[in-house]
Amino acid sequence: MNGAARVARVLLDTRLPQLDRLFDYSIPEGMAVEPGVRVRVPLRSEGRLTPGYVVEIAKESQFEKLAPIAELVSPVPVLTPELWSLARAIASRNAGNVSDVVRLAIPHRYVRVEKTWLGVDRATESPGPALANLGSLPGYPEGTIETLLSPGARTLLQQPGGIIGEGDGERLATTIPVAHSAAEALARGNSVVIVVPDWRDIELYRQALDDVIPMELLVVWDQDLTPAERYGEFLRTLDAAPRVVLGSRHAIYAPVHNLGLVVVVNDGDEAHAEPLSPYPHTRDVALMRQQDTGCAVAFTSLVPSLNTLRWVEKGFMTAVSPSSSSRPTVIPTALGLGSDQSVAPGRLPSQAYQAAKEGLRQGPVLVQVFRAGFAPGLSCAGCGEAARCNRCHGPLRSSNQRQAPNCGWCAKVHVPFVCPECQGNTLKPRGSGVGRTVSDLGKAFPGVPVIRADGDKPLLRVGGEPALVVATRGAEPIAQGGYAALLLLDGASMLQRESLGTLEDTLRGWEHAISLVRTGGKVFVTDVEGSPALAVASGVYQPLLSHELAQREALRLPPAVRFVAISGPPQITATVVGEAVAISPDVDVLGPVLLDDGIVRSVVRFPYSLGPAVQSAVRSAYLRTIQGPRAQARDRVRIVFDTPRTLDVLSAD
DNA sequence: AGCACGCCGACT
DNA sequence: GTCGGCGTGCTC
Repeated sequence: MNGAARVARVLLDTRLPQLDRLFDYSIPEGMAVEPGVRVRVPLRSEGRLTPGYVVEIAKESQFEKLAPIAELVSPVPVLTPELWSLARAIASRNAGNVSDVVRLAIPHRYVRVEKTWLGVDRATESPGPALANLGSLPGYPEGTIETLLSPGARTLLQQPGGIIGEGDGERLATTIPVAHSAAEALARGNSVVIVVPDWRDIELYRQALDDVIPMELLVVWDQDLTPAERYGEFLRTLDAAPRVVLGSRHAIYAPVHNLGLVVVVNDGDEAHAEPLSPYPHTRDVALMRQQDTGCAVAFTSLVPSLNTLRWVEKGFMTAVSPSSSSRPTVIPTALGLGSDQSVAPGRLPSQAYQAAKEGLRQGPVLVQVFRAGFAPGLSCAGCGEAARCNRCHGPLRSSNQRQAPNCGWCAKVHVPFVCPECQGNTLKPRGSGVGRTVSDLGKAFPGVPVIRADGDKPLLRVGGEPALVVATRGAEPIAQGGYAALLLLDGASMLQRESLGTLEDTLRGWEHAISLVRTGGKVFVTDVEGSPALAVASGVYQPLLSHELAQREALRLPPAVRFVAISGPPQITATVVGEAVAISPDVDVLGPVLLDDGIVRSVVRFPYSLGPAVQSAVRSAYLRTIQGPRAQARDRVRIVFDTPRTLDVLSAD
């Protein structure tokens, strides 16, 4: 017997919100338990065992009789103190369960993988070859690297476009500053976490990283890995030595040693929004990790997101741009005859058609098209503008032709409809039938091979030979030597989507395609006028985005304000919403709107300063709804914070 | 979620 | 008189 009995505080691995807190258990004699290890514990009934994680060891408990831990599942402390703290912060910000966050962060355990990892004697593992200390960030002003890597720094780093190097050494210019920053941080003994939107980026950034850091220090967290491989890579990041972790979304949780820098690439890409509860966004998780660790955080992109631009404008973040940039000539071509008129084969403006023909003599030509059949909605039959609510700026909808149009956010009925642009009264459904077909374009350029790349037929690279490459936005392959020309089609249709993300998505999509064009290549944007045309021609997006941000401020739309979408059965939804609204007159509600049979959605808006109050009110109201009498599983409400995409869902079917 | 504790109908 | 209905409440 050795004096004080030890008590383990255990986080249960369960989806039940009522159990999402710590439970005390006694530690059986001789069981080697430390914070972070996986255990199995009895819960109420002696028979069933529940998996969980020990998060701390205490001297005593306020409970009289403690059940003992039934089993030490694994001696590996996977739930590190930093991860535990991060999970709590995320759960609190999203009014969700800590255990749900832990489930996102820690992959499933594979005994064989773990045994192999435990078998490696890491004490004798070599620290890796000496690294070149680059000391500066090529292409950026002097001192940029110091700004970027200083502890606690928050940087918005604008990436250069274009293609660098030749043959096997060909790289996207966007990847270079990221790779160099990572190498520099690593040389200083720090770990780096780089989070990119998708597999395509993982491939491209991996190449750039391979050029400047030793392969054995690079860990790649790919969504495509098998679960066993994921666990192996997770364990590699647990090593007590610096690593560079490259991955999508979930890589933001990598429990690396001595984290110095987090890089979030293209934070505006929707792939950074976690689709699983509690729906955290990479952007927010990155800042929460900074809060815990004091690491530097950098957001990199060709076009800043409204969120990061807002931070820059508030002085919360420092913007850094390349000292010089070479951008291809971009020519917007407005048709002037009405959007469906065509003056050349394949419905292309003649100028663009000529440029494409010319480009095809020298190499591949990229055609970016808009994915057809997107967000349903209504637009004015007179002027084609997206139909919006004059109260909250939400999209109008109607479930059938005869039904009066109402707002998808606040449910206001618009009878009669009056278009704010042209005073027209007629609405038409929108979004169908846009987008040019591959065969259309093929006919316009007889004899030229047409290569198609989209979500169904993903393609990372194409050769340097002349070919017409037709790609949907986001699926553009890299062309060897860069594209000779680029046509950006359907710009007007993209900009007319009523979604909140429209402008950002469109600009980012354009600039990404432009970054794949070779030096001296030509770019044509069809059917776009006004300030978007000016912005894409000059490559200067900031005034346009600042203006958009100011509008969001005036309309009280994100990211100027925070919001939470609460959906579920009307009664329960109203209860939860009511708690939030009671906090302050600065909290207001849009809706409820009917989503589906018996399911409504309300959107609660609030200033950032009221975040903690709204979060805890929503959480406690939610907990009461599941505890209360006659609470059924299907009566659950769904709570999603700060995810504009949830507002695009106009109906649940 | 499970499972136990708890106050009202038909059974050997 | 007891066995058991599943309504409410707790789980270290």
